[in-house]
Parts: sequence; structure tokens; C-alpha cells
Amino acid sequence: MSIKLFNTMGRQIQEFIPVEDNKVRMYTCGPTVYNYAHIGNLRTYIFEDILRRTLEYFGYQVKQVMNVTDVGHLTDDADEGEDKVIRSAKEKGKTAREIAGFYMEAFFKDLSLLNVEKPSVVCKATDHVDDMIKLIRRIEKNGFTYASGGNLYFDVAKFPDYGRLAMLRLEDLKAGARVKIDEQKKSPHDFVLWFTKSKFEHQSMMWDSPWGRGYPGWHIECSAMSMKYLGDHFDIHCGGIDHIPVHHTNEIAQAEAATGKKWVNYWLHGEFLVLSKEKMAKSAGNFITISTLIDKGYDPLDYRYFCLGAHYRSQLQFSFEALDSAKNGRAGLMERIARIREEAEKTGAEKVSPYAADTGAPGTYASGKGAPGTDDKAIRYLKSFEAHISQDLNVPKALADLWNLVKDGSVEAVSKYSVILAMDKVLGLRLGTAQMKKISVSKEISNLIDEREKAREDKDYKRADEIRNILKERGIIVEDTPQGVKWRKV
RNA sequence: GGCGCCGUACCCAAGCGGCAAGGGAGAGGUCUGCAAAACCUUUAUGCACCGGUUCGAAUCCGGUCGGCGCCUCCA
Repeated sequence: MSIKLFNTMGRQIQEFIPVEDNKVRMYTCGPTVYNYAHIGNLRTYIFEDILRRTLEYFGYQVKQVMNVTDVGHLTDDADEGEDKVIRSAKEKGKTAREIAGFYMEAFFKDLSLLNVEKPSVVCKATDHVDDMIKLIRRIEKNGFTYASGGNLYFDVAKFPDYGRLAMLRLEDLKAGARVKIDEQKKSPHDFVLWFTKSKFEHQSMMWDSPWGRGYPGWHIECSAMSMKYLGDHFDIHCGGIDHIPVHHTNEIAQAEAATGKKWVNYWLHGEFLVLSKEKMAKSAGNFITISTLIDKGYDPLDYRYFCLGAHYRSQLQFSFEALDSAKNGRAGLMERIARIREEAEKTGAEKVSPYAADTGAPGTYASGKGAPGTDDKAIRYLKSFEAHISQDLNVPKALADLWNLVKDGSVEAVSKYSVILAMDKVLGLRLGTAQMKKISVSKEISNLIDEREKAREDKDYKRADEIRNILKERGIIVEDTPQGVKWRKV
């Protein structure tokens, strides 16, 4: 099946064709580790995870590289401001390395809570300063740089295609509207490749370079590291939508100035999560983290489910009301799936495996050979699901396919469950963990359950309800069914 | 000032020329202990507003109002 993706470069949906058959090389811009990631940041990583899972679902071998910025991003532009990591270190009385290490670990823990698969390669900026220097030398050799006031700048005027990704026309931009113009620059859009001067004199993180002892500019790391691990020309580069006008625009200029050829084929950008009409920002202090959500009683997967309800290129309105509806929705979904699974296992299938995807290869259902136990009706839902995810990752529609399948009483259980597992390869909601658990309870709890049954027999419903409430507080839900009393954990 | 995007039911949100997906919440019903849970059914003749194009528009064009993002490190 062909996958169609919206390419920011050119702003249109295009069929995805990899550089190399069956392989996908993608670079995803990672975090600057000077604070916890907030749920707005995390939305983008969930989107990238869906992209990667979709590609893998359709049989591509994906090599995904993500950077971790542990140095080099300043608090503001105009080549002023402090390095965020170093400032955070100062505030907390730690070294920059400690700060970066701490938040990097926290970041990947958040990702795993959200069931976001870890990239194939995670690379830190500070481990790749040599690569950055090498890349800057290539750019310099090709004549795209100039030195001024001690810094080495990229000369935007030498790169005619500058700004194409963002559809910028330099003459239209009101440079200096919000930022003081740097007197050292020939053009306000020029940017620093290497700092040697000024306020970094007394700081710990500095490196020797052909331009003097100093500090890399803050766009060069992604270009250098992506090219190191993925080559001079690769398939996909992703990030948040905010990266389009500056970061990615500058990255393209640098990379293509160095190689003299096209760098990346497809650019994909995730839209923002917005909070009461404002974007969530670390600097604005209005941010919510995964820990916040956990403390409020949400499962991180509730948030993942919430994000899956909206298309990645639309802004998503966050509110706790909306998150509650996602939480309830997911709970209902898991419960239904648990029942389907029970039914499937009862009918004899000991272990139901996910249905093979339609990769077009022999052995998949596209060849006309249904797997045992999978009926055509279930496959129809899966086909619809595949059509939707391959259409620029229409996950909201794909999620609707899942719901429609789950609710369709005419689909046989083993097939149904098998298709659900197949869909979950992309959705990553851990649907396979849904289970009607025969949980073991303590003596005390089981006594309470017995006592309640006795009260019900005596028609002492007041006491029965009392006990149910007590159990509920302990996280046990009691259900009276025609088959007798059942209980489960919340 | 420039550039880009958006406005769909109580909430979140798909759809982007052919009779408005999905989830939550609400309502009704089945079951039951007038309970809980579960299950079933149901909820926009309408898509900010005003014009236009078309056999046909939420979807295309123009205008108005409102909101967001970017032009500064930010997912």
C-alpha cells in the first residue's frame, strides 16, 4: 500500500517513496534537556511515533535518529542570552552535565510511559562537536561563511533558496520587529555557526576549533548529527511546527551549502497543543508534565489516546474536561476489548496473534489468503484502517475504524481480536493488555465480598451498597451479573 | 507590518464538491435490588457571518467578524 504524507516543503500531500527500497531513514528533532518535557512537547513525539509505527506496519525498516540538545540553545536570539542548560545548572547549583543527564533520563522515561518507541539512535550534541566542526569547515570551504566580531556566520545571501521551506521572502520579513538586530551580521537572517567571543569566556562548556575556542551555533547540531547517522541525503525530517521558519530553514541552508545537493526529501511537522487559547511553553510557565497527569489520576496512555483523537496537523485544544473524556473513552474501549479477548480465548484459540498487515507481500491478506480464523468482515475494517493511516496518518479516522470493529457484534471474536492487535501495532495503546483479570484479593477483601453477598440475600441493600463503596475505595469494582458476583480492579 | 493556519453539536474532534466519522457528556430503554455495572437506542436539515460559483458547498471564490501560530530559543 502506498503511503501519502504531507510535505511541508511544497505544502502538499505526496506519495512516500524512500531513497532506498524498503528502508526509511528519518530524523526527529529531540528535546533541549534543561527542564521536564511538557505534554505539548510530548504530543509531537507521539506523532512521530505514529509515523514510525505506520512505516514499520507497512514493512519498512526504519532507522530513526533523535538528537538530545545538551548545550547550545540560548534563551534568546541576537546572539545574546544565556545557554539554557547552563542557566538551569546555575540555578540549581549543579553542573551542566548533571542537569542534562537528569532531564534526559526523565524525558525517555516519559516517552516509555506513553508507549513511544525509542529511536534507533539517540545522540547528544556534546558528543558530536567534532562532527559539527567538520561540517562547518565544509560550509566554509564552499564559501558560505564570514567571520565578524569573533563569530563565524552563515551568509544567507549566498544561498538563493533560503526560506523556501517556510515560504519566506526575505524582503517581506520585518527583521528586528521583535529582536534587536545584531550589528555583526550582514543580514539579520544570517546566523551563527560558531561563537568564540563574549560571554562564554568563563564557562565550562567550550571546545577548540579552527575559529578559536568557543561554542557551536545552535542549528548546526541537527545537520551534523543527522548526516553522520543517516548520510548526506535521507528520507524524512520531523519536528514541531515552530521549527519551520528558523531552525529547519537554517538547517537546510547549512546542510545543502555543505553538500551542494538536496538534503531531505520529506519534511513533516506536528501542530501545537494549545491550552486555553495559548500555546503551552516552558518559558511561559503554563506547562503540564506527565507527572502532573499521573498525580491527578490519569494514565499516560489516556493522554496518548487523547492525542490520537486529533490529526497531527491540527491544533489540539487541551483541557482537563477533554482529557477526562479521553480517559473514559479509553477505559470503555479496554473493557470491551477485554471481553472480546475472553470470548476469543474461550472459542479455542490459545494465543491470538495480530493479523498480518497488507504489505503487498505474499502471505498477507492482500494475496487473497485469509489467515485461519479471520473473516472477511474483520478484514474490511482493517483495510479501512490501513487506508486511513496511509492517508497522511489519519489517526482519528483509524481510531473510528477500531471503534466500529469493536462494536460490530457480527464479527467473530478470534478474528476481531486478531485485527485489534494488528491495529494496535500502529496505535500503540497496549490493547493487548486488556484482560478480564481474575485478580486475587486479600482475605479481608474476599470476606467483604462474601459479607456483601449475604447482605444481598437478606435484602439488606443498604449494607450491600455500603460494602460496595468500601471496596471501591480500595480499588475493587464489584459487579452483580447473572453468573454471580464478579469483581475487578479499577 | 509581513507570512502561515483555523472557526463543525454541551466538550474533544474527523470530513475539504454529492445527503455531517468517532469518542466523552446528556436523554430514553433492557437487565436489576426503585442500586451499581453492563448492553441497546438516541442527540447538528446544521458546519462563525454575508455574498458568489455550481445541477449540487461545511468543503471552491470574495468580503466581514473572531481565534491561533511564526517572523526570538521553544514541540
